[in-house]
Amino acid sequence: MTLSEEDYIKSIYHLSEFNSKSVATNAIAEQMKTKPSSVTDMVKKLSEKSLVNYKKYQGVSLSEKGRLVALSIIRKHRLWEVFLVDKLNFSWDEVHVVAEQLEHIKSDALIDKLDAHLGYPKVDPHGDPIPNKDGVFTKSIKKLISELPVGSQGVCVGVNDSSAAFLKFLDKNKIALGDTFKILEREDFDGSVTISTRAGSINISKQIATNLFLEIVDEE
Amino acid sequence: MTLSEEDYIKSIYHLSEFNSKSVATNAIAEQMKTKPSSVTDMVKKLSEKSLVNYKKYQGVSLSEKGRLVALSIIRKHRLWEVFLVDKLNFSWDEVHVVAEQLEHIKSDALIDKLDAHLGYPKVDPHGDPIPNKDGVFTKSIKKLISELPVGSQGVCVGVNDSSAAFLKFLDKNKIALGDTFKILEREDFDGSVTISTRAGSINISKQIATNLFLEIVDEE
DNA sequence: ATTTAATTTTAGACAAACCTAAATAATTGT
DNA sequence: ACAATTATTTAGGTTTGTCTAAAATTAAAT
Repeated sequence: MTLSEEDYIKSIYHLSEFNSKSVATNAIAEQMKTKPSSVTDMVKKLSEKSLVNYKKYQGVSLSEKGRLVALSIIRKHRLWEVFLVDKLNFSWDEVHVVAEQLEHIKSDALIDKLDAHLGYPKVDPHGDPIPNKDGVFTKSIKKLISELPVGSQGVCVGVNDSSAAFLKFLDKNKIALGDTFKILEREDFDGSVTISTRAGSINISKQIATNLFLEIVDEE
Repeated sequence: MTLSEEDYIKSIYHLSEFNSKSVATNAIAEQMKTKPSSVTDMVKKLSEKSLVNYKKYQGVSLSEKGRLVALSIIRKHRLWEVFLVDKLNFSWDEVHVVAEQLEHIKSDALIDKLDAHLGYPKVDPHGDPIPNKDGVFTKSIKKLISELPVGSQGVCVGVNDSSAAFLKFLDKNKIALGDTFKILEREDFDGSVTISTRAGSINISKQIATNLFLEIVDEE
């Protein structure tokens, strides 16, 4: 598999992750930062290798074979992210670009040993699940605070907005990755939320609540 | 820098490592497993980027700029090898192919942090020195047992012949990477050598002696 | 239901890195 | 010294992944 082929497969996977239907040529082109005509070319190639299902003008979807390829790349990506954060002390918001390169390294032995070295982690630093060798993984149970009911409890695993300003805000309020929060109350009036943290309970605006992900502990 | 360009630079470096003169087109072609005509093409390209000095029919040599590129790739290669052996428990003879891929990952922060994580190693698992960020490194002090005088002492850091048969022989004789040996005696008659090991002293044939590298401890 | 707009595909080109075959330069042997 | 051999380069072609511009198809709108 070519580097480029792998990137397309991954892109198609992510685009069809939630709306499981077929993916549009234009959508792939936008994500891959190429032109639709290039996408058509590549999709034909992937179709010949039966990695995707494709009919002219009808969009694309991954075949089972393609899905497994995607999951193996995602597995590698997320394991490397754990490595970068846990072992090399990268911060969780720096690792993506480097992992995009590392995910293409081809060596089964390497990934097995890396997995063992990291203690067989089940989620990456952003709270996304790591598929096992066979592509099996538990669905993401990562949700925005704004979408969770009062009483929910979980571990903070990521942000939507990774601007320096927002990260500074979190720091000031003693909110860090890995902290456990409980949602105590939601104000109907403005959507602000009171959460309990290590340092006590604080109130966060709706805007903040739509940018903080919790990994829920007691689901599934 | 392209992956392919990096491979050529590395190849030229290694070919001119000892006989510091200019390198022949054919030699590069052989090492890179391509045709001489392809080498000519690439060498022209590298010359335009002033990474090599090149005049038609006169062979190639690395420019200072090219030499630094080569050393940075070699630095990455060797650091990854240390990682694979020390942290992931690969055996020293398995790591080269994987490191050939990892050496092309582009991230200065990654290499800095990896270096720190490994405790700033000075040699790789084969006893080859690891250049620092600026391309500075101490010359290899790795020598074959057959080339060392009686009385020399050093750490076993590698083999020439990595066939299963040879490795099995070493195992049977309790010789392992990292062991310290002293050369006690050399037989003029057949070139066989008596060395002291943890398990006592043993006699090894000339053939064995020309396949075992020691890193000498008290030089430089 | 037709026209308009948006999407997708085809056709033809280009750069990178490779190839083969032929031409040119350098080296070697006598 | 010069013929033969070997090394190197040029010329022209291929594949991969991209592009632009034009044609074909589907979707939207009146």
